[in-house]
Amino acid sequence: MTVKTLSPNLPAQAPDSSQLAGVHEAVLEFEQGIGALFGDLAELFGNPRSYGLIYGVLFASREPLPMETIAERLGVSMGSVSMGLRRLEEFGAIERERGAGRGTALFSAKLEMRLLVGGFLRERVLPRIAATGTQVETLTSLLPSLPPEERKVSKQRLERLSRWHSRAKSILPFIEKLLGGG
Amino acid sequence: MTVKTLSPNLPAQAPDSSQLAGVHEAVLEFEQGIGALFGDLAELFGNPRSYGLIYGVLFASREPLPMETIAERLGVSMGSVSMGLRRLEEFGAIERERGAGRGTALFSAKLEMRLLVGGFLRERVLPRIAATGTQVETLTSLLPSLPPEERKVSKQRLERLSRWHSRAKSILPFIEKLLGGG
DNA sequence: AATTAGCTTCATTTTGAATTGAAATCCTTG
DNA sequence: CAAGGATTTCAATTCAAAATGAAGCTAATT
Repeated sequence: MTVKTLSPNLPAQAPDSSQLAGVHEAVLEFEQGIGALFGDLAELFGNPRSYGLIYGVLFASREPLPMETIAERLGVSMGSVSMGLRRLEEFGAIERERGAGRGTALFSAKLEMRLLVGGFLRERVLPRIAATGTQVETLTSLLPSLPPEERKVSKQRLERLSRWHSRAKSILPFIEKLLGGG
Repeated sequence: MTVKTLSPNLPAQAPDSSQLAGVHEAVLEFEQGIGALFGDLAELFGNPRSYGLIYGVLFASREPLPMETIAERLGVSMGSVSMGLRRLEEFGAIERERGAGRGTALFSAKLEMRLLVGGFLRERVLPRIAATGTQVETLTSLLPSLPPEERKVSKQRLERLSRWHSRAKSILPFIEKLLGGG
């Protein structure tokens, strides 16, 4: 008994698994399994679970889906899905088709993991690594104001940090390549 | 005016930066900077920020520190620090000395990034990757119950996932080695 | 150019993860 | 081996991040 409200956003309870928009039940179960898998992965690396869920639904789907369907299947609001889709698009992990002669846009997952991993590295990790560089510099400028007995050790620690930072930066593209394959 | 309460846990407001336990101010600033850096990194990869902060304080410190000092410096409860230290110990990122003839244990950071990265991979990533394997299997067993027109595409998607999974698994030690260096 | 459906935005609300803190437990040493 | 301090535990609380949803905007369609 999917209650179709008149409000602009569906409040959407639990994704009523039995007969949602007339889709075979096992299909929904499969979809949800894939969703959970990507949801867990997203969470593991500090991304909102919902991004993973959305990508999962698209990854499982045989054809491109409109926003509304995604919201229905996951039982989340359109606002949420809109935000998630935008982020995933920025990551380069999904594609948006604004088909001419159709009001609604359709979304599909780019299936290559390389894109998903790459997007994460580019959008989240790289900026953070850059920030780390700045932080190390700031801390270095603090060294002279430290009491003499601290200075030597602190300098050593910063050097270690700095070395690791350079290394991490230079190795990222490599990691991307490694994890892209499969 | 550090108010020393009698309660078993210090409520500890903001870490009163000026004169905490008679330590030079710049030292605290340095320590906090390192703490922030590791805190941000922890957060980035889905770990509680406080773990990073704790590791940071130890990484910055010239000498091993007792739990109470860490709690004071960060302005967090002993309970928090206790939990954080335990997790970091499990990660293999810090060391606990139960010196004989001393009531309180002392903690120090293991400075090699390899250990921190390795701990994260071993304790958080590996279990998750294993779980992914199980999930893929479960989903595979679902294939026969899918309607015929879905079956082929779903199978392809699962195969892709499965290939990526194997690859990720076999590549982890390699990544650990790469990021360990610096 | 007006209408309307589709989508985005963002102030508010919700939710779940992190933190607290006091009780329970474990260690030390007198 | 008792007492007291150090540490851990975990139910209750706090708080930040995520989700909601209604208002506002944009882009189709007529």
